[in-house]
Amino acid sequence: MRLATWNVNSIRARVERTVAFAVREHIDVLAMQEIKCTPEQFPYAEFEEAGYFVSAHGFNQWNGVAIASREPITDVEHAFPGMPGFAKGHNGPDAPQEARAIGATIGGVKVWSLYVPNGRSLNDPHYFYKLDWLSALADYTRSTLEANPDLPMALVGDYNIAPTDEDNGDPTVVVGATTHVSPPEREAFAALEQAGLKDVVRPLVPTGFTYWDYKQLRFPRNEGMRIDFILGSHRLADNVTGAQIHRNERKGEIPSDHVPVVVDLDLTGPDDDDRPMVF
DNA sequence: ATGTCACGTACAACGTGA
Repeated sequence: MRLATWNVNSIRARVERTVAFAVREHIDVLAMQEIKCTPEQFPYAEFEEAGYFVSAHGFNQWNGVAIASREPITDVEHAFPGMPGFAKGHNGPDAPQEARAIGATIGGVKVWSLYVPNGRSLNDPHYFYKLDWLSALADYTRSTLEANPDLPMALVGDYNIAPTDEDNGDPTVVVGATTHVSPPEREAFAALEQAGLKDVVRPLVPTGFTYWDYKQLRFPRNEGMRIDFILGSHRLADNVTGAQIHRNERKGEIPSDHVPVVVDLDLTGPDDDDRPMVF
């Protein structure tokens, strides 16, 4: 299975380019973030003509997540258990949820497409929402993998965190001054690893950014950030055979500000026992 | 110079979010 994640920054603005990439790179499962539309507005036809099923989740022009897959998508969820919501100046389990997570089972793999809240600034309610959201995601991960330690599970998407100093090349993003690099955010990311997940791209692609701001010639200057990740349970991580960050997708006509991150999984190995694997 | 985008509202230019 070839699995990809991509913050597309509006699927309606970029459907042609998105599908072309998926076809050209033989992507089996594409997790998208920031589709910026409702399911009713999603351009399904272009995906279906290319042989993909799609499950989309969105409430309005903000956020929105989706999964496209060559194999059927089952057991779709529109939030992970305990996912907090957000409204102006108000976050927590009683606030309305946003469209930032879609989960499904595909070919025996539990896949989550995640769009972690941005945080906006270090004293903004959105920042505390971001930390709460990540804490709840770690709780979900821990309890899921305690109940089923051998579950092949991928939590992929735009985490809006640069885990190391080398993951930030944007001179306006500074520890102590902005989001994405603050110690609490980095601790929240590390907690996901402590809950049983591994960054399955980093060992194969140790350097490189996944996002460059549109402003101030960030891409030509290569002043980007590494904030899009594919995190996997041990069962997933043990079966990765390749990984790529498709930097060239930041070039050309109307690019997203993010590029696709891809992993190849061989889930038909000797320790696969009796689990049905489609790919 | 938040020197760029995308979307909604409303039909021009601004507000919102990133």
